[in-house]
Amino acid sequence: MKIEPAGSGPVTLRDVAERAQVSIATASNALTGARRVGPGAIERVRRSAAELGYRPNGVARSLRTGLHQSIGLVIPDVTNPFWAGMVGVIEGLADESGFQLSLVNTAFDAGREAASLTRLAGSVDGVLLFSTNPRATASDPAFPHGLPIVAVDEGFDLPGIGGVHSDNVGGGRAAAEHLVEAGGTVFGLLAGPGTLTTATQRGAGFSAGLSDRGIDPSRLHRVTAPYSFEGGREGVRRMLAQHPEIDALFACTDNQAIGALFECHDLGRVVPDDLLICGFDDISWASRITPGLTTLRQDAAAMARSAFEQLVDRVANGGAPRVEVFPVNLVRRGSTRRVTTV
Amino acid sequence: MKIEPAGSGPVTLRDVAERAQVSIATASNALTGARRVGPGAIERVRRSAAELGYRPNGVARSLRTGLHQSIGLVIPDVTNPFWAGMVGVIEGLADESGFQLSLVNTAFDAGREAASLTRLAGSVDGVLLFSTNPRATASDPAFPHGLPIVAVDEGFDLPGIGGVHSDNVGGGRAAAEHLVEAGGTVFGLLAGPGTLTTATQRGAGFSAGLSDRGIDPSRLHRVTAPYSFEGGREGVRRMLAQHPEIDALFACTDNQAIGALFECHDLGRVVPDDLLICGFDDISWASRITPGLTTLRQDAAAMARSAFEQLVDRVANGGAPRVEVFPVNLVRRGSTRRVTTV
DNA sequence: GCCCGGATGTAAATCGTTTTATTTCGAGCG
DNA sequence: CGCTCGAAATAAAACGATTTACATCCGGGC
Repeated sequence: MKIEPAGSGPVTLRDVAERAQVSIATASNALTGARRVGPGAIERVRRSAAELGYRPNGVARSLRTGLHQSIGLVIPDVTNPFWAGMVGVIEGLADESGFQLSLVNTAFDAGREAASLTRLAGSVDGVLLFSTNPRATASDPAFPHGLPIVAVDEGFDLPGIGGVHSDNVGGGRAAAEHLVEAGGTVFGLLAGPGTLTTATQRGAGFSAGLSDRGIDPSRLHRVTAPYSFEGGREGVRRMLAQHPEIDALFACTDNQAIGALFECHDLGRVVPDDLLICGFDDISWASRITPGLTTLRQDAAAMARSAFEQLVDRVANGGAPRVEVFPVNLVRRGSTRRVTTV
Repeated sequence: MKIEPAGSGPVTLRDVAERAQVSIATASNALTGARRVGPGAIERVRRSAAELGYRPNGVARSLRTGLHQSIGLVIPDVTNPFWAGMVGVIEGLADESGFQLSLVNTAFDAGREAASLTRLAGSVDGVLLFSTNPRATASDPAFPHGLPIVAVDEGFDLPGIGGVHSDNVGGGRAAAEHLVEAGGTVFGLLAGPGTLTTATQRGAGFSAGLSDRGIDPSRLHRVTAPYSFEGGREGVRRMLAQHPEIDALFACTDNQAIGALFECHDLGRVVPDDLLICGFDDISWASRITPGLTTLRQDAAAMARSAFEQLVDRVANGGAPRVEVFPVNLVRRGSTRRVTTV
């Protein structure tokens, strides 16, 4: 086995073919298996390739085949722990199946989303889209219509776009039921921006759940706040200033819920005795803080896997877009567990 | 202005040239500016390109020029908030300068690092490497030597690899000085894995700082634990079991420090009265928890920017590798601020 | 009148693969 | 022996840009 002559640039298929004494076409077929090749030739080509340390040039292959073995990931903010977790899972899957990952961080700028997608369209086979305003993006004139897109959380219902999302309505309903059972009597809903389906659905589920339990709508107070820790802090402060009688809170996001919980601590309201708090997501900090945060766990790993697999199915097999819904599970922790000393 | 005929596939440079009544070469030169082109031609080409909605095919360009306008990001774990923050910054910079970002998550598997780098070598112009074992990676036979690499935190001292890192020794020393001044008498060092330069340097700086202040080495107890929340919990438990007299703790990472702080809460040791705690990083949770975590702030944004700029300088201008060091700043918060009622 | 040089323009080579069309060869069969 | 048929191999045409080398034109200096 000879070592490759180090000074002669990268090894091309031509070099391999030459050494194996076959044509370039035969070498290509032998390596990719696109067509039958004689057993002698196939063996010689394989050996030559190994000896020369041949690495196929992906760019050239892309140019010819039109495929990139690469998928795009468009995310408003990688810093968000829930999304970051999904990114991790997706990266693992991509690595396994030989796909590269192209990351785009849109910083919540909807204008950048469409532009990003068109840029990506030239270098990826499909895109996983985590959008906060998919409708605006999809109606942007720059929106690339040929590109397979699978949306997560938001925008899964757009034509031609498949997606995955949690059972947000069911989750909101479960939160309502749990808070009622845990002893809540006057309720606060820390909702997210009205443009987000996750926010409206979780909120809708929550109020529906309260109705089901016979709670009068006048006992539900709603405040809107960003999906962030600071949003939660600020939102709960506004809420309690207006309605100090609230004794049970549902936040659409763990980030908000944890912010609210910390704010309550600063305000001197003890959780869960004075106020029950239930979140949504089950990020890792939910179980770390004290009291632990009761929350609705989304199966982020399963969602990520499903989204990835749908995308691969669409780019590789021409599969059709579909929408997949995932159940959420109530995780009971200290923030809604009162030690009833009555 | 005619609209592009929607049914005829992507618009190529040939189409543009044809419509502008010039050769393909002229069209290329007019658009890229690689050579002077007559004012009439340049105008016609520009208009035709705009009218047809021409988007240059990046893959073809890559094949010809050997450049990719893309850089790789190799990270052990995107979930880590400190790294995630840097990823966000880098993404913004890449977007500004027209680079794409290829993300690889190695999941702390050093064996995957070298393989990832070789795979990336074919599709990116350079790599930003966040490694936990750069020496192993660099000595792997698969390590791609031609590829420009800029290392963050670890491995910046390897030949041919530039990098950025914080002043870890100085930070450790500052932690020591601060803990002494805050009233610490017996010290604990929650160190990271010995394979990490950040861990050894922060630890070395810390013990040097104690010596400088005349603290006898017998008053410093060291425990090794992973750089994680759970590592911090478990590490401080071991440490306090063996040396309950410790009243000041320096953790090499905010994640560890916060884990330690929470564990202390569970153990009934109140921070800061019974135990002072100082971390390193200043992740966002450090200022959210109560008491706030005193810590050494790394300027993650500046480091990210510098690393990115160095990489671009190397791929675009053939710049030489260099090492850049960033100062860290002590941020005083509740975890080391005793209300001295003496 | 002749030649030179700068400015534009263009045909064709090139990047490294895949894929299509064509060639070659030998076995099988009437 | 001639003919067909299939398998294996190959030459050459893509893919879509950049870049090289060459052609053309025109004004100006001698």
